[in-house]
Amino acid sequence: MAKRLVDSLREAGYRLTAPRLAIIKVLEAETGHLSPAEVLEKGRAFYPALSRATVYRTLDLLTKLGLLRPIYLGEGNLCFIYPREGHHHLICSKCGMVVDFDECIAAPLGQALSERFGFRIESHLLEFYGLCENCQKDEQKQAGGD
Amino acid sequence: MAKRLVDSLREAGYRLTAPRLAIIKVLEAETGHLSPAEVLEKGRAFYPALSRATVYRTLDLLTKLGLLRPIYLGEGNLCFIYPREGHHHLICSKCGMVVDFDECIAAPLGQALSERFGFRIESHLLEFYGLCENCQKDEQKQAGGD
DNA sequence: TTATAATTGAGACAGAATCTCAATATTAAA
DNA sequence: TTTAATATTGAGATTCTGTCTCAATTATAA
Repeated sequence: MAKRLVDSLREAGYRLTAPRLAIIKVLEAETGHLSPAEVLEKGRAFYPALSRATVYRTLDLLTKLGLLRPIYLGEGNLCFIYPREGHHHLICSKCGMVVDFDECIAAPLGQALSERFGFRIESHLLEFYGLCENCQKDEQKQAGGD
Repeated sequence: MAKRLVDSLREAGYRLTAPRLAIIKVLEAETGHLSPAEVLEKGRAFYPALSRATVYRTLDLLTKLGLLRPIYLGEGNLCFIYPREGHHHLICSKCGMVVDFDECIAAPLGQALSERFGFRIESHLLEFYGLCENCQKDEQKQAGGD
């Protein structure tokens, strides 16, 4: 299971290099969301000469292989996640707070779509947008006082 | 229905300006996904002096009001969509092709999450990632010939 | 019509992402 | 184990994205 990224890279015919391994270690150690800048910074703990270009190239490559998922969590933050079982989000569209949750009910729909469009579906993402408890309260205060 | 964005802006106490109207026209005319750069370019057809800063400000504002949804479709493209009923995606992680579809089965789950986390859910996003038909074929060719 | 305050555009700025190319390292085959 | 072919890399230049400031403009309510 910790081998998934490495194995998939090799199976797809790509070389296994020290910079790529460093990036993969970072991705597998992190359970949440990582921006390219974070991957670069943490990756340098494993391979100090790691360059920004390589981080972007590797993130793109893993995404194209379906091993990583780009995701935009608002507030100018592009992140990548290494998808495990049902990793999904509840996002406050006002303050940007993110809550993770696990349940997912999308698998049967995925099956149907797969047949209709000829896609081979590898993963999915489910996100709910709304207002968190705090921002709802703020809203009420504003409505009353202002 | 074409009035939704304009009305919501006014109801929330924001002014209705020519630059904002131009941006809203662009959003409502487009059924797909728009990057800020595209909004700027197309918006200038309606209001030539439109500035980049205003595009970002307005996109942020509409997002904070829950009227727009930021979404990242891979390949470095942050986009915004004006959510209609169940506007969801099937994304090819290799070539980036996007297929839209409508069915959605997330509403009951949203209800449950709403109660558990105290969120007021306003919209949601469901995306499936995988390989489109063409990229699956390419993959087979490569496996065979190379 | 006017006063007020929200909103704007321009351009400076910071940071993110991309590109190029010579140098390096992985891999498969000898 | 050595070698040759070539995928991959880092550095830095470059371009693009998104943010910020501030004086000028404009929508709005009175």
